[in-house]
Amino acid sequence: MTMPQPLRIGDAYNPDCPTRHILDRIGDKWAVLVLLTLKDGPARFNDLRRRIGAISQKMLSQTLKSLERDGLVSRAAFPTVPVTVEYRLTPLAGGLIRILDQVTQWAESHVGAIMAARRAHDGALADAMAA
Amino acid sequence: MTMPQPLRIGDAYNPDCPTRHILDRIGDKWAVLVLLTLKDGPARFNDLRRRIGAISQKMLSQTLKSLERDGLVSRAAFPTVPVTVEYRLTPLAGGLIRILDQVTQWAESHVGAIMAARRAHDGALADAMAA
DNA sequence: CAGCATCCATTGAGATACTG
DNA sequence: CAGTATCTCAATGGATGCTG
Repeated sequence: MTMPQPLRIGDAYNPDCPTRHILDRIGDKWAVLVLLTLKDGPARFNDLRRRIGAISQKMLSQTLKSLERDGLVSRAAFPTVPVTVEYRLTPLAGGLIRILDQVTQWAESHVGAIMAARRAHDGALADAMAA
Repeated sequence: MTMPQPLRIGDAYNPDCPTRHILDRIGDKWAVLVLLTLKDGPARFNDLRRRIGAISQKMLSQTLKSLERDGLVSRAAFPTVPVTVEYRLTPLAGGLIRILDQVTQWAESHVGAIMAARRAHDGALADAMAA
């Protein structure tokens, strides 16, 4: 019955497949955090840094650059002194943001269940150890 | 106007916040791949290994254990010789899977735009270098 | 302000070998 | 078959100091 079925899910398994790359992007903790922060509107570099808080300047810079490269964030520099730079989501990012929102929503409403599962699991493990 | 607003998005920024943990789970490349593979129905250890292909046995084992701990995957062992173990999604995982499906769907329909943005970006960069 | 360059510690993850 | 244990190397990512 169980035919081999080498690949499914587009070719998400194949590291060369572009779809997989999107997964990696979602998998990037900082990228997601930056996108969700920019959802509130355009923001400047140190502004983002402060709002995200835990991110290092190196990571923020790196993350913004890759997001810009992927066309999800746009960068605008104004020739003030000192220079002012503003980042904002592109229209392309819109659909992704909507999905990310669903993720956080799902997370918030199921964290309880997951933590409970975890406690149950760890408890069972402890019991097994004790026996 | 721009009031401080220390934290948003639940407390996703806070590493201690449980919501953040879900983000990390989604951020786990292997976890996502395993969940999506299990969507097709229950599967055994080496079965998963073959289907995912690129995953090492260590990572698969590790991933399955953490997914089980979080109550997203259940494990059933049958006392055959040699032992047979079957993994399957729990009901809790159902909603998450639906969102992951949306992610892959979005990915597949926007990969083109992203690759184009990237080419444009890299091209512009190359031009700047040449100038 | 908005970054880049460098150094360094921690972690991630593959390969390999072994067990019930 | 379904894992565990160990070793090792590469990549993450933080801290620091500097620049236009």
